[in-house]
Amino acid sequence: MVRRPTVYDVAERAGVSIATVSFTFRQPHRVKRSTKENVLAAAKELGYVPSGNARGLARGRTGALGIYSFDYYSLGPGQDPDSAAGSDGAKAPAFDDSNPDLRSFPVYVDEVQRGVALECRRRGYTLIVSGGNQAGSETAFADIAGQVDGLAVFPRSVSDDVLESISRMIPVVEFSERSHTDTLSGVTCDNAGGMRLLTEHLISTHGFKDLQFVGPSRIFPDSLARYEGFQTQLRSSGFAELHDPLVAEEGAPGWPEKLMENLLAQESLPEVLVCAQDEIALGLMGELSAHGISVPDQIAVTGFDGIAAGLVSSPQLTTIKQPMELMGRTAVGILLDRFEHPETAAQSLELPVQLVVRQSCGCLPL
Amino acid sequence: MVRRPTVYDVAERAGVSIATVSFTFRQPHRVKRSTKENVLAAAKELGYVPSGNARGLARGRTGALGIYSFDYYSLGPGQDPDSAAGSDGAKAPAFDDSNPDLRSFPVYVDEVQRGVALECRRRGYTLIVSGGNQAGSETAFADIAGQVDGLAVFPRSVSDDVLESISRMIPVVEFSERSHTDTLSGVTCDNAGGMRLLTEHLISTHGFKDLQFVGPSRIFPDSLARYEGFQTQLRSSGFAELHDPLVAEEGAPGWPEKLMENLLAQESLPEVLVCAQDEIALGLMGELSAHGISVPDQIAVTGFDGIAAGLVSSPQLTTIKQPMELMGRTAVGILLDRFEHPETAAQSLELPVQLVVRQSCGCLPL
DNA sequence: CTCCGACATCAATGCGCATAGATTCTTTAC
DNA sequence: GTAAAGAATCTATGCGCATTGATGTCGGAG
Repeated sequence: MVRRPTVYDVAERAGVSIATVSFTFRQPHRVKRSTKENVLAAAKELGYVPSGNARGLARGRTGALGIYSFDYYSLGPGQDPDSAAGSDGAKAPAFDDSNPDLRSFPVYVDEVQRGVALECRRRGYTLIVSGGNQAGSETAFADIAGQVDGLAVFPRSVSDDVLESISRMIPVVEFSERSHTDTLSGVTCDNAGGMRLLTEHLISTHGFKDLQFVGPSRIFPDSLARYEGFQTQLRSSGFAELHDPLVAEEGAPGWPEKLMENLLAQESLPEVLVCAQDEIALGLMGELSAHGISVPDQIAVTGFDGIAAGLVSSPQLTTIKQPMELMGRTAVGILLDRFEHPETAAQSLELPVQLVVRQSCGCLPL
Repeated sequence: MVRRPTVYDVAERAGVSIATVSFTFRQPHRVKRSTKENVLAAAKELGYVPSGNARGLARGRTGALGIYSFDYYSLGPGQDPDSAAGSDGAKAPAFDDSNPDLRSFPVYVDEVQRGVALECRRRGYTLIVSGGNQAGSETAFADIAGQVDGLAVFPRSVSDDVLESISRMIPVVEFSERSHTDTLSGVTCDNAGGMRLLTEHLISTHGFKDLQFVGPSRIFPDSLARYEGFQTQLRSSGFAELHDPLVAEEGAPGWPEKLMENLLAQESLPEVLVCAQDEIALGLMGELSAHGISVPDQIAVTGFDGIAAGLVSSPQLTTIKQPMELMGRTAVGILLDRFEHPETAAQSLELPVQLVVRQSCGCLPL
């Protein structure tokens, strides 16, 4: 491991000034061909790679975008973090995945991030990925904010005032939120409309009359909009009274069991459980199955998001699919627009969703 | 969008020197409590976030690791890149995913990257994600190499000499390769052993006598090792002659069709197709199904990697599962070890694999 | 009352690069 | 052959921060 060569080293070796070296890389047309070749050769021999930090500092921009999420896949409390790398597996000869762990599938955050990554690459930006964890959350956020030309964040991963503050300095787009301020951009999908569409399907195609909503305990704006869409459709379909929504303490250990208890504690089962998120629906279906309640024969279940795991579940999950990759790409577009035109106002976009009809509502055969 | 405040702004507002501001953040114990509070207040009011570039430059390290991959999910040739963000979807009322696009599932690269991301976060490093594409591949690599304290790369995403050169400056670990040099580290899995295990299963459990290997056209070291494992097991099971391997031009448009042609052009079908990668196996199963050839009844198929899509296929794919997340975490461990102890030699680790028995070999009922 | 050490703060410098402006070398036009 | 225009290169500077070594301040020991 030798010291990284700098422009000075290259300049010396090529017998030119550092400005010429820099020009060779940044403004090649300004350098005579022979000189250029000279410099490039010297650079190659030395293994020169420009320091991104120095470049960013000098140019006043980093050439990177950031994505920051909450710690949605944090290690469980019981885990020893130090054992994470290295000491894991004795060679197990066989492996049973008849009940696949959903965590091995990408969730909402992953799929959006993928879109961000693709678009960054296409536009020649690098992507910096970070996220909060219990420990150094503030620090981590400051770190990434200080390293990027624009930042995409997932909801509730950063406190509102910090976010508002940062968004005055660099373009920031938040997913799944309406933009709070005129400096903070947003990318959402049509939560209310999607849920109306789904609810309408359940009512008119399946003839359900007894629908119950299941929402998360942490009220995210998107969940709220979905609940509103649900209610709106019920009303416009002429339903008068409706179940109180069930609340899933998603994230808390054992939440599916607890949710199931609450469901069974009701005097009767609804015909269909309309879940605000795929993950809730999948967790619930696991419990229903464990209690011998057949989906969709005895009760139908639907989700919202369209994560890949919904294809693997049994039965496959009927859901509303968000255009997650597109949301990520769109976010990048907004960030770079604003970075290049700082005078423009923040913008919020809402993207369309799709109804995906599968087995868990009773449409497709198992 | 206002100018980002700097230490100078904070210092002025707090009535101290920039050194004190810096100390407040980096060495808080050296600053009197009252001063510290003063500075922190000023920083908060201004929305100060330290510049990562300046910090990195001053300290000689970036606090970031990088991951660089080939462009495994590049846009197809026919796509208009400019249409990617924004102008996509008319709101389709329904959506049929009875034949899910495998690209919506994470592939090998994604799952390894996820491990890298997790471990980076756990260790307080940010992660920079980049990858080559046809256009500015060299540039992209130089960009990321200049921004990180250590770099993980996927095989064949960077030319060997560039890699060798960079690995003399910063720690570099390559996945799925044996380490070429004493400066380049590697993380692989037990490709040969895994394939032997699988082959042995096919022979002794299923009694297959007519096995054919299907490999990729681009000979990666891991594919080679798998083929060797396959051959080794056949020999040690007393098989004399064996099929020539089939070659899948994976990546090229229409490769599954072409592969299928080549398969059918043989005088007889083997009993089982042992594929070097899950993706080949899945593509092949699609073609087999299209030709009305039933898997596993008429022909068995197996894969290698253990990507999530193999759970969704019909039939579900029997395969060897690499510990992808662990490989990513391990890579981070190696990089940071070397970053902290530059005098130590590069190291290569081989991680164990698991046999995952599902439907496509005929073990589980459909 | 003086001196010394501990503590708090500051001034000055360099990290590696991009770039404006100055300088030198080449080419073109007359 | 010469001057002006242009091309090529260089010198000098600043980006924002961390850090070293210097300076200043204060309290206690002598």
